[in-house]
Amino acid sequence: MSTNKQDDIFEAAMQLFAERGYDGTTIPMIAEKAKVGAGTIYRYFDNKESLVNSLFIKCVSQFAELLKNDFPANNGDVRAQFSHIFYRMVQFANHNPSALLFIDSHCNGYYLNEDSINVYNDFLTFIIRAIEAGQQEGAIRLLPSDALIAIVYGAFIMLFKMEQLGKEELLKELGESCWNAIRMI
Amino acid sequence: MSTNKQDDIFEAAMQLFAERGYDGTTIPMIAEKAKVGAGTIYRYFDNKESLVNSLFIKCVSQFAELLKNDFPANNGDVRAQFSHIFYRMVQFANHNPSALLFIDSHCNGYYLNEDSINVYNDFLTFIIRAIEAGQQEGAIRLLPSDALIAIVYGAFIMLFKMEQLGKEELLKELGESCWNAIRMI
Amino acid sequence: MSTNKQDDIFEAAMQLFAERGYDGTTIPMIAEKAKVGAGTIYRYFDNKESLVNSLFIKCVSQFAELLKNDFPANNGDVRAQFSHIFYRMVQFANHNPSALLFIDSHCNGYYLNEDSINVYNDFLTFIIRAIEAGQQEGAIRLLPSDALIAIVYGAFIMLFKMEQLGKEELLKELGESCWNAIRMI
Amino acid sequence: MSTNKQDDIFEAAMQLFAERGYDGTTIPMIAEKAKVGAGTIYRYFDNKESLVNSLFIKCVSQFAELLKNDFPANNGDVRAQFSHIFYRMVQFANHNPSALLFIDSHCNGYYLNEDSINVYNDFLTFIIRAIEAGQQEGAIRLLPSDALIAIVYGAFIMLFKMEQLGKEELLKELGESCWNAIRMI
DNA sequence: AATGAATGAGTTTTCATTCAT
DNA sequence: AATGAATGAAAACTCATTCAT
Repeated sequence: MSTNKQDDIFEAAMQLFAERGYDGTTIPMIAEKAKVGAGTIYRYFDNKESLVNSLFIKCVSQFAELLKNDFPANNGDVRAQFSHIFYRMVQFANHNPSALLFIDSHCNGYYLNEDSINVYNDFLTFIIRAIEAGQQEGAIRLLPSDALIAIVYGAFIMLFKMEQLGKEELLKELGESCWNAIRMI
Repeated sequence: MSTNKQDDIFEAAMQLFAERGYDGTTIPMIAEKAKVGAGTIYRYFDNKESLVNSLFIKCVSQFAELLKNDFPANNGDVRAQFSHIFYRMVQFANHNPSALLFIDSHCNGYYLNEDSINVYNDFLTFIIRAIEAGQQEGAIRLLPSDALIAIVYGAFIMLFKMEQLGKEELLKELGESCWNAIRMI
Repeated sequence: MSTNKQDDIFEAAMQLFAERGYDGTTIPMIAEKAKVGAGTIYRYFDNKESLVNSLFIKCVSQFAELLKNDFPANNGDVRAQFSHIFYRMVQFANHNPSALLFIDSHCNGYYLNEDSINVYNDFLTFIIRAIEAGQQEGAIRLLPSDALIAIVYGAFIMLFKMEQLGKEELLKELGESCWNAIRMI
Repeated sequence: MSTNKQDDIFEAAMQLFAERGYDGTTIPMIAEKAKVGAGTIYRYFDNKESLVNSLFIKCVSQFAELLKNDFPANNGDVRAQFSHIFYRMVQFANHNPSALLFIDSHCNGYYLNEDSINVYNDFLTFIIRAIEAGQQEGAIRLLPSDALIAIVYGAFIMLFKMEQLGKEELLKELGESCWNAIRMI
């Protein structure tokens, strides 16, 4: 519990949205978990939809920033770039499990506004650019970038949901597998 | 629209649940889409929770049956078993896209009852058995079966959500990738 | 209490709005007075604002219709036209006291929509036309029609609010007074 | 904006109550308009009801004082007394338009307490006394004083609401009309 | 069997009021 | 004294469920 009520609300909402979904979470549930009055939530957010969008943008931005920071230059070491992305994803999953689940289960929600969608697409664009650069290097298979993302992220998120990500040796194997799945043969 | 109201309700509910989630879907929405009166739904199901559970069991059962039918015997051809499962999954995805999305987005719902959970676990158990048999044959890597499922199913479902599953050549590639990811090296 | 719930809601809302104003009247108050569930009100009206606007249009339309029906032709008898309007106003006040109070206290509400304002202005326009015709006949003083309306209606509505309208002899006097106030001298 | 916060609050509340009514005006609205914190209002008034009552008494008292000051003695010149009241009403309307609107739209409010009602009735009593004196002089028609007030005040306030009071010539005409309406014929 | 109008419990949201600063 | 963040009771509104037809 921080000294900042907005953060408390964000944290409570994130956990509840991740567990029960947007529509399955009520404002009183969030208020109780955040230990604030229900009315307080409306001092920080116009309404429930505004809350979920602010939270979505915040989470996606944090995720994106983590992946972008220290991203290896395009100097030919595509494998290093892949590792960077993969292990930062793991890091994010371990440090912000609710945030990852929240993003994953809400990224297609009918309640997302244009801003949220733009931030999410910007994030995807960053990954796609990296993939395309790798493909031009001849290091990554010439499949649609969507598909390559799906394969790596799909396996990763599913494993995370099954709570198998904590296991160190499995992680390394998964990294290997995923790289093998997308690398040029 | 069938001549069977219960099927109309199932179909409408499945599509709406898949698109908007359980809590984001209202009974009047389902009634309108199914072209029945809202009250009619209560002639076929005790309540909304009963409907989602019946539907879940129905969808999972259909999925399971499709995978189990003609499943290659444990005669050593683990690769054939993998292909069977993989292409039946693809078949199910193509013929019942909403059903697959519905299962995927509702399989951890707080509203699922014991029966639903059992049916789902039975289905998983069938896959796990197949994997373990494959591992005993020495054909599949000795990772936790959860993890192996996650890798294959995760990539598969993500690709499906990105609407990339229709592409024939991609499909074959994915099948290859997945097999490579789990097969004994 | 009618057999028509919408009418019951209209009637209850009209009385409460007339007594306590739009913002001082709650939906549960209306529901209780109309002997319907609170939710029922939302089957007939989108929201509270929609209710007050529908009611306003209904009341103004009834008032206008009463004044317009059998309105004496423009054949020179302006005094007869005045009497018609005046006594129809009295008739409306006696038969629909709440409706008159409601119109009077809500005709400048910030919640009125374009339709309501148009219906109200159409009604005023009818009166203004009659006044202008009377002025062209040389029977009515050449003051702004707004002012002439204000004098007659102002006195009338105030007397009504003071519950003095019932007294037969007073009524006649008021009619005289008002006619004298606006007639050409 | 004065240097006196209580006056700022009074002024802001008066304008808002006049425009939107008691229930349509929120404390934060008043605070913002008065440029004080919402909590500050509660240093000067116990609660919203106390504020509206204090304001009502203040406004009615000012109005009453203006009418009472220099009121011509009962020496037979009833016409002069009428003119005094009429033009002081006009003066009040021009100098304190919001105050007049506020009094007019709140004088029957369910939230008024005994004090407010007493002050208002005292004010009415002063007028009624003047009328009755005029009637005893034989200068004013023998109608109920309520009715006479209604005729004059009703026309006056309605004209004011229609923003026609500013016109000098109209004003004189209205004064004439009103006097004619109530004077003994 | 089928309907959809009606309901009220439960939701989102507002706002008078309090209180720590 | 003054503030405005925080609150929760009460408002507006929704929707699962019932029931008369």
